[in-house]
Amino acid sequence: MIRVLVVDDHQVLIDGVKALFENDADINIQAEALTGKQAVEIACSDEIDAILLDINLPDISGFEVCKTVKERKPEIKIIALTMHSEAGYISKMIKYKVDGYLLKNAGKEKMFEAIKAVMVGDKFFSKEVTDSLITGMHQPRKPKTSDFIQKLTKREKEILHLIIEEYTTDEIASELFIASTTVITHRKSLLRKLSAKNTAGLVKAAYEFGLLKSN
Amino acid sequence: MIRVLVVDDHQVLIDGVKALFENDADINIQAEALTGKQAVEIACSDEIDAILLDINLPDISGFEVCKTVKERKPEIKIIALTMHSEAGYISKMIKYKVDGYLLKNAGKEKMFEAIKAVMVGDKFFSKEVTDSLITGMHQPRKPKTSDFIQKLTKREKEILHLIIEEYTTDEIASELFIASTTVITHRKSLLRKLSAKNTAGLVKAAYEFGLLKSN
DNA sequence: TAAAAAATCCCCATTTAAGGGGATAGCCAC
DNA sequence: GTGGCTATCCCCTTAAATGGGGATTTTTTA
Repeated sequence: MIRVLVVDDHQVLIDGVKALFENDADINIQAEALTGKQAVEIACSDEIDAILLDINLPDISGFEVCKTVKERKPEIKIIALTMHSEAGYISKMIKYKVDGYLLKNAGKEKMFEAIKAVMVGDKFFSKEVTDSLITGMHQPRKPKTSDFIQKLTKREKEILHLIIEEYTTDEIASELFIASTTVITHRKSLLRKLSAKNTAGLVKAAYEFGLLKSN
Repeated sequence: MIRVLVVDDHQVLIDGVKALFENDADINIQAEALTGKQAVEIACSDEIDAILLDINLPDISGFEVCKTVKERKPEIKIIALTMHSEAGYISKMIKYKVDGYLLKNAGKEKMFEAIKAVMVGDKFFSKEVTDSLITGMHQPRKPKTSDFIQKLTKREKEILHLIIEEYTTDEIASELFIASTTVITHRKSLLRKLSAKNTAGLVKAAYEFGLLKSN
């Protein structure tokens, strides 16, 4: 019996998935979570084999959930649930070692296939998603502002702007009349929230997520 | 007499243009607008022959203004005013049937030339803009020092791409099967050529100079 | 072919960034 | 009035990047 955690901010989707596997012999929807933090908590404490994970969550991003869970419990398999419009994020998810991708409108068979595949260590990427990735690469990214940017606090945006202007941590501290340790803390938050690994990732995220237009 | 509408969110630029053509025999700055909506309104109601149009407007973008005006009054000629960093948008503007393209620091003669050209149905794209488009980069952001244009080598572009993808120096070295010291050398060249102070500046330059499209 | 440019490698040293913690005070909402 | 978030500050340690040199080989090009 494969014990699955379903994570999505819409209860209706969770209920739908639960209904699909209600009397399934192999797959049991053991737990559910509406937020990223809840998801991490459940994944780390409960006995979970796999996660069906939405990318857009109200608190922390699916990227971060994926990263955290894989760090603490690498044996847990993670399948991302995405919509077409998010297909551009796929490459990012791969970096965080997600095991599979599904479109949200995938049927039971598709989900079953995906879960079985990742449980034996395979990767599963639905054709629809990879198609979106390939075609999405040719057309310019839509300048719609991502949720990730909007989740940044005022101070964090301020600091991100200064980072882009090539200010070092110490220079930012002087500019804002705060301690450099505080700036370091904010930088850590930015890296976490934007799922970036370093300064280059922060600047990249700022451009691609449209920070420079909205603010 | 050619009746011109000047659109820019900075009053100072509008005033500058007005001053340039104050007593001109052929060109009359008939109207001005600080926002996109205002611009569309004036263009459609007043007697206007040509528009000098900024791309970055507070409400709707210059692209939208261009599109709307051309739909309603195709006989009005539109010349886009842009800064270097926006030169990559030229192809987009062409799609919206803009008639000309000028840098914001263009002088009176250049503007005069452009207006005259578009009024007889010609297109006018200032050399500086098309140069930026063709070579993909160029133009130091701080034109104070030498205006010697140094373009990046293939290897440098390659490494810059990997930096943007959040690779560290060591990871780049592994990826390209070269020593990390070599990557460091290339990074130094990139910092020098792009007048950047750090990694953030490299990523910023890549986005603003359009390096991501050429390669 | 000779000069220039590109690509490769290394040394030194210093500065900056990142990752792991933890802590306190204020503010707002439930 | 507790819980969550923001913003502030600190510790320690390691990783990564920068700045200054110098050097060789290959490739391009004038």
